Amino acid sequence: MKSGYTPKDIEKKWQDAWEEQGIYHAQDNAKAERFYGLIEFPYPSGEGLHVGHPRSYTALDIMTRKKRMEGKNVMYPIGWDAFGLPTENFAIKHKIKPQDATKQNVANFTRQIKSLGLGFDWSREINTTDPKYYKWTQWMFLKFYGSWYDAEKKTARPIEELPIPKNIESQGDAAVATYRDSKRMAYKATTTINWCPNDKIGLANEEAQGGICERCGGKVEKREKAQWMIRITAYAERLINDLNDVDYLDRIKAQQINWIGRSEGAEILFMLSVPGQPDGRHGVKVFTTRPDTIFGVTFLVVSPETAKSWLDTGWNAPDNVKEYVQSALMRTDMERMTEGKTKTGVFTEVTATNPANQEKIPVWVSDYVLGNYGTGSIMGVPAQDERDRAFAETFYLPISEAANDEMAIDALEEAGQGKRATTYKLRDWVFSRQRYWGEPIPMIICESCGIIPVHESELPVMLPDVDAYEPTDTGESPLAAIDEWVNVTCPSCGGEAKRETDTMPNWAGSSWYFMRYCDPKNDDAFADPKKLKYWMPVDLYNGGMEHTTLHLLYSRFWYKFLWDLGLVPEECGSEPYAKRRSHALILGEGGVKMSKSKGNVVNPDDIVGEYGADVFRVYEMFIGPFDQDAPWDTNGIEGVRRFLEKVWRLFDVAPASDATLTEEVETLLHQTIKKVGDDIETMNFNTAVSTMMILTNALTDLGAEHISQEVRTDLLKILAPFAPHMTEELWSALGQSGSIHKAEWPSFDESKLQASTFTLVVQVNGKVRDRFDVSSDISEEEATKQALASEKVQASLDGKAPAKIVYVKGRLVSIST
RNA sequence: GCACAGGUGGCGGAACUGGCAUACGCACCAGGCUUAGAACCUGGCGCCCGCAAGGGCUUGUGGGUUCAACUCCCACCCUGUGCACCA
Repeated sequence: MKSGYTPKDIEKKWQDAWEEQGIYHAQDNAKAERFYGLIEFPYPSGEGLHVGHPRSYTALDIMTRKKRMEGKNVMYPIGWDAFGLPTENFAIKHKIKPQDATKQNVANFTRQIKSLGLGFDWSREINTTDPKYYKWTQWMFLKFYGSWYDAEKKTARPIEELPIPKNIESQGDAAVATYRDSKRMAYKATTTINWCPNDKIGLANEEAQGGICERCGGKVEKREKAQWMIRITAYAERLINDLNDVDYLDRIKAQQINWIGRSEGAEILFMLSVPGQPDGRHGVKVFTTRPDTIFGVTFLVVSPETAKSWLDTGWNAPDNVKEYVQSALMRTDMERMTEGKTKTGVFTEVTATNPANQEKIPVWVSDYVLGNYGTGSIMGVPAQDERDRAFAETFYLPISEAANDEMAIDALEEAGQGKRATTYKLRDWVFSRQRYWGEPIPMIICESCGIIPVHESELPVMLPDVDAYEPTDTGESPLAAIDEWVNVTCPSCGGEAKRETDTMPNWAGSSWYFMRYCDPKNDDAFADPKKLKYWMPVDLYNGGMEHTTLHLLYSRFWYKFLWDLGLVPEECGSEPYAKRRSHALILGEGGVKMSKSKGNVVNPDDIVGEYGADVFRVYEMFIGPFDQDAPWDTNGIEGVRRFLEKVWRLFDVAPASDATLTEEVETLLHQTIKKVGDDIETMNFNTAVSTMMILTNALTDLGAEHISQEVRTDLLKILAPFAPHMTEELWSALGQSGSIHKAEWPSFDESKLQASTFTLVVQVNGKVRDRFDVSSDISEEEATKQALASEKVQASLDGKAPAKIVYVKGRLVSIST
């Protein structure tokens, strides 16, 4: 028979037993309805597991355990998102290879995660740095390269199907190739990139917000570099519209929509007069969301980028304009930010004609107009727009209060000087990293043939196993220095050629991992379509709010692309995740963020060592609402430990042969089964735990010997997803066969949710004056009669006659005078 | 500035569809057990007045609707998060 509650003695035992029996293995060919629960696979850092990780893992563990007990075929997989900068830096610092650092860190994370008793299907474990995995990441890159986006049909298509305009075709093969390259979903472009001099790496716009490197917090510089880009902007509209078809938290949807930033407006063409050139030869298009304000336009402003392109095509601008453009383009975002919103700019000596009223207006260049948004030029309407007003006031430009004209856009469209247009803030995805520890981009650059993709049969392009992989100051990838890897023969002409030395960002591997789980060992395809058809889309995906605008957007895009090409079965639908929820942070004691420097980091190993995994799990669920930040509280863990020990003690005494429940406790039991079940579905884990505490307190008061076997098993079953080890132990001590985690989830009896009596509350003029127990089927008349008969009620009525009496069934009588 | 979330005891928080505000847990106080401590058990615990019985007040602020408001409506204040010169 069992003794005191000592987690150490039971947890490891059951973890081994579950693994041996494979009770958490998902079946690919099951007849049963599937449930695919997904957590964001962790980045195995050198820091080890944070107490924040298990908050999400335990939550979905509870949900998937319940689904399993309800007879669903559950997949709850785990893997490693292991490419990336922190590991590379960790390896450099410790003078080891990133491969070895990853191996170490994965082993440590595995040990930590396994100690929590989570029901992951380890047989599906994946790792993005495994060549068998990244082979397919590279393969998908080749698909991007080999595709274009058909904006009319709103789908990606093979590049071979791209229609070539007649005038291009007539210019010969080279022109056709250039045209194709300009339409590919993956393309190379020289752009100004965000360069972090500290990490020696190019960053995506998303990673360099506010001119600050997301990784190290240092200032970001600008550099010109040829980069691989992925045309995510082609999917901007679908990425917004398809949010209607999925169940995401509203704030997640809002953030994605905000990030993509759709603006409806118009592009309007202004003709220019350039000094020294005949009129009518040049024009500039502006983007505006307010074409109706065109009569209030008093100037135009072009971005430094637009001005630069004019200069490049022979514009003989005044020297001060050239100087302004040059210095504006050199400035980093950081410098622009610190200058605040003070407007700078110069007059270009170019004038424009307002197409609506033929007025001549000056054209200025200023860096408050962004080169990469809209058309890169704007019309200044100082009476309507705050920024234009500030600019006008700074440079003493006129402000016109002309009336708006709703019909202006129609007139402009008719005159061919404007058209309705939609713009997005979303930019194409900078896909190159000048780093070692990432998937090599499978391309070969030949001086005579240009860019040639590595043939699919040659994949994976393996990362060379070398000792020196430190980043360079030149901005080139460390791979460039490895001659025996870089130098290859051109697959097209057989001449000398070099490999592309950029690697992919670590968002690449994480953009499709949820599909690999469906078929993790397949060497012939990234996943068998039949298995994808069974498992996709993911039923529930939980992760952090910090991934709402990056990972979530990238992976939705990536999936849609594969779906467009028919590589994901059509039946799976165009969205990868049916439902998305987010957990919040666990803060340090006192409500500040946990950090090494503050010394308030809680290590899960310590908690599991001291209290056991079950206490740790239940505590993390009880800590507060799942979607709200909560501070760690050591005293709170003690409370949970007491709760589990209380449950344990209920099983110290065997039920008496005549164990019967009072009606009160029986009602409570059924209410608890219902509420715990509902709360798990709605992710209100904190109230699920408190409900079970209430039941446990009531059963304790009743006395263990009065608790029947049925009640005991029901309590254990609803607690099992939360505290899997101790419930399994008690289950086997009760003499039950099989695992409790394969047992059937208990049902409640609708008729037993309501007790035969309830406490009737009597209010007089809105204040509670009396309460007493009455039968549940009491009539309105009887309830009212008894209420009025109450001495306390009579006392508060003080002789006044009731003017109105309201009866609420099962609750109260409200009397007003 | 825009978007989103939130504001309830000493603390974390609960409250169905408008129906007993403060469940559950923590901390604290008193008592029991103990040589002692830990653990455990019992009781108390929103605020104010009162020895008590009892009374009054209370969900960020101010108003409104209602027999009845943490919940609905209007105006405002504060905190947090994300985006931000996006035309």
